[in-house]
Amino acid sequence: MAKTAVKNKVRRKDRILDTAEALFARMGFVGVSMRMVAEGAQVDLALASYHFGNKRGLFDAVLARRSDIINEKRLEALRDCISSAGAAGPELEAIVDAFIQPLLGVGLEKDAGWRHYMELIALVNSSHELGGQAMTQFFDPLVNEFIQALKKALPGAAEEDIYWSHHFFSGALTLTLAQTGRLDNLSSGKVKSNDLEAAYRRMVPFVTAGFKALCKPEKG
Amino acid sequence: MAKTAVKNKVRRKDRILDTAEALFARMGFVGVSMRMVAEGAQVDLALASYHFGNKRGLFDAVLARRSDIINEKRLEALRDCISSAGAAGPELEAIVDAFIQPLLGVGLEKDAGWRHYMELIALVNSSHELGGQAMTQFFDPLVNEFIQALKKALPGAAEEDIYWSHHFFSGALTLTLAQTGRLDNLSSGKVKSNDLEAAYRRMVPFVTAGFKALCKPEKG
DNA sequence: CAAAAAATTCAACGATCATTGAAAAATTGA
DNA sequence: TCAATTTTTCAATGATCGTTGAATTTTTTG
Repeated sequence: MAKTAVKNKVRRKDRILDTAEALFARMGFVGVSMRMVAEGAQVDLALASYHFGNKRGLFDAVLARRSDIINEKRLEALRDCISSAGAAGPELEAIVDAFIQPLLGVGLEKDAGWRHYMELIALVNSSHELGGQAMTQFFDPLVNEFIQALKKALPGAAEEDIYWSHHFFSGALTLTLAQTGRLDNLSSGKVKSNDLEAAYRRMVPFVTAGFKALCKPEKG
Repeated sequence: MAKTAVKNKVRRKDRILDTAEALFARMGFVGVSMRMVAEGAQVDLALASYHFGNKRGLFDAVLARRSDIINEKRLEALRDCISSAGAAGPELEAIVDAFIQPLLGVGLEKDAGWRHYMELIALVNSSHELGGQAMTQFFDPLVNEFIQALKKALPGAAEEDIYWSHHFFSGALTLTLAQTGRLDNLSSGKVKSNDLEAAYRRMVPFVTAGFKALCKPEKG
């Protein structure tokens, strides 16, 4: 019975991570207690501390669990669009697409885990205290790769304009990932903020046009 | 001594609001304790509960205090750009400008209060639990006015495209208001995320181009 | 000035929090 | 199977939480 035993071992740890992921995404770090996690995962209160050291360790473990996977997907998408482009480099639109398609893609999976993770990323990205370390650690390396690609696709543009454009892009993406449902209210139900397919289809042209309008070649 | 007495009375209440505003903006609703507020405002612990009922009442009071002021400014900016335009209505760019200029304008004041308030709005806007009620109550009426103006400036565009465009716009604006400093890290200090003037100058053309690219007249 | 009202302080309530050491159970390795 | 290791449970710790009723002070009102 070694196999099922191992299974059960892992199940508890993963159940804690799944529960914590969903709770942290909805209520933030301080809004979630270890007791909520334990109850949701149906394990003893002390078990999460045993496995992850403390509450912050649990939070970091939740972030880390999927960051490698999604970052690899996004990096692969970027490399694909670079390698399939000519010597002049990929088009701006292809870069923008590679940046968001993997993210919104995993959100369409049946498993709610990735959706919770996206909401969590959105929450962390617009947080002062959590965002500083976590985003830098888990996502900045990837973002820098994209910035490099953007610089090539926007020759002659001022560096500041590219960074600001990316910032606006990041904000639009973040609010979409958050899926707060406010868009539903505002549109009286005509638009569903959890329709990631619709969001993806529209964000690419919107952002691409924004980049092109702002990041024009400098005069000189 | 009635005058200074009244002054002191108001001072305590406002000191509580100022302190709570700064703390809530940085650490969120659950991240702030009544004791932190009391200590920061240098008042007794029980005083905030006396004035505002409970913690949630204090939070709502913080939100409400400046919402009327800023909403009036933004509405006035919208009406100005409408009245100064011809019969065809204002240009898209003027509407976008009216939407954000008052917000980023107050952020430039010497008093840090408005800056904290902006950060708080950003936090609330990307929060599930707080956002639902608070944003609807304090900001949705204004947003609907802008949506109406946008519809006129984008004749023939699909309603869904306008709502999604506004959503991306709102995300870009929100992350900028948050001033998390992540942009500073990413650009190695070349761009300052608290440079609201620079943000404003770039957000208008970026967002305007996004709207124009996405909200084209429907075929039919 | 005296009474009424509002503002402020004080002390304490029960509840919940994260963490931990030790005991117990389950799993692994030989 | 038996010892070693890991996992899980149990019980309790001290700290902090929001709220409140009563007492006290300050301000307003007549």
